[in-house]
Amino acid sequence: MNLFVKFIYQFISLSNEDTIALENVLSNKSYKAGDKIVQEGSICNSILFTVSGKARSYFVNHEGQEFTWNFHFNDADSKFENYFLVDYHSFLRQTPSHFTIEALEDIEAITLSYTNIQKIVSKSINLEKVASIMSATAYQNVHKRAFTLLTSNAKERYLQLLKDEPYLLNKFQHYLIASYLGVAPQSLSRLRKEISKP
Amino acid sequence: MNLFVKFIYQFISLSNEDTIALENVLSNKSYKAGDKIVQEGSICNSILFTVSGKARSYFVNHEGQEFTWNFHFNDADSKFENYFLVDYHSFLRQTPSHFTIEALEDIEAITLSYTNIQKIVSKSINLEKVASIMSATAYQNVHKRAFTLLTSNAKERYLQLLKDEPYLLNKFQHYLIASYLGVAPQSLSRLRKEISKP
DNA sequence: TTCATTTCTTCACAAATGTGAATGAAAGTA
DNA sequence: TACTTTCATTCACATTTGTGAAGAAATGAA
Repeated sequence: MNLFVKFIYQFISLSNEDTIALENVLSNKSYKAGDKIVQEGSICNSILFTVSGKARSYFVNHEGQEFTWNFHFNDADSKFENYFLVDYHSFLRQTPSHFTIEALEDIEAITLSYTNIQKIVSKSINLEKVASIMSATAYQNVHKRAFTLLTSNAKERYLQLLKDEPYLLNKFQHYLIASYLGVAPQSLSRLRKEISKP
Repeated sequence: MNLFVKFIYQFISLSNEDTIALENVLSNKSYKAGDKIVQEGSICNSILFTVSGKARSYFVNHEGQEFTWNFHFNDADSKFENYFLVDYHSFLRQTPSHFTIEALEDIEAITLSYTNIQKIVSKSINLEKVASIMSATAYQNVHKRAFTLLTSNAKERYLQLLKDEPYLLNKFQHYLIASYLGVAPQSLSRLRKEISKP
């Protein structure tokens, strides 16, 4: 079973027929480094499963400054949810996306469109149920982020990153990590120095 | 039509029969100042509509420090979503609540339980659909909060509060507003002084 | 009212974080 | 290889924010 199907199985128990139908509507898609995979403000109409390459989602404040929302890649380190290039909320409710997803390297992906997922889900397991469960995941993530930002300072956030997802430091440029933590790149450098030699 | 029914109508178009059925399962509930209406970690099994009184939701970090998540009250100033004493996410998915809701004054409320809402919704408009739409609202709110915390400093956050919900300053103690903005009470005082005389 | 309690403000100082410039390291390109 | 570009680090200094203490103001109780 491929990982995309496994992902879908989290939310829906598909019959054999539906599984075959699902596999038939999956298709490949590739992007070049720098491509915008999802555009903030436009509707995210497919789920993309990363096969190779790295991406990041980010949003832009009123001054044009970019803030990294998340990193996306597929290897031994990555968390399940990070495989996916999608704004769940935009996809599920077909509303404008809250952020942009940009390819940092060339990307190979498998794609499933919103219209196709509608064809897959059966009457007994409707799309609303899937949407509800996926929304919950998205909510948990964004809540955790808001909680961390409200309750901890830059050093604590960096220590939490060291504990929960240290591999990010080897995979992504530090100025992107800094914008993920919500600090200036120089401040991240200072924190790293301070923590490495106590 | 009472405001609670109006609230439900945002999500479901109920038949006359269903509306009557809904009104029949609503009941009154009151709390004393200091009461915990929703407990972090426990499942939120009813929606409470505030008739009178003030409350706040908050969570606690590892050091026992409290951070205000939101304010809840019902008057001309309050936003629709602030009437409700509920962790939507916990309620809809019947999972542990992310925060505590505490009565700041004596509270009069109307309550609708999770089991009763299940009885109301018809087959054509199932609970998953309601859940999905309510989840979206909750997601928007928490996303906005995370965005603001990541992209702006204390002063900008206070200015945004002055713009979007200045009435909070008259209704709630400033040390609570401070914990809502994620700053020390003294820092909020300093910001207020600085901004009032430019 | 008076007294006690809580909250808000102010201050001085400390700690954290941002900023611009300079340097060096690393990576990419010809 | 040499050259260029990008990025990470370091530094000095500015700005922001936190902290503890003190007093002022507001609130509540007797």
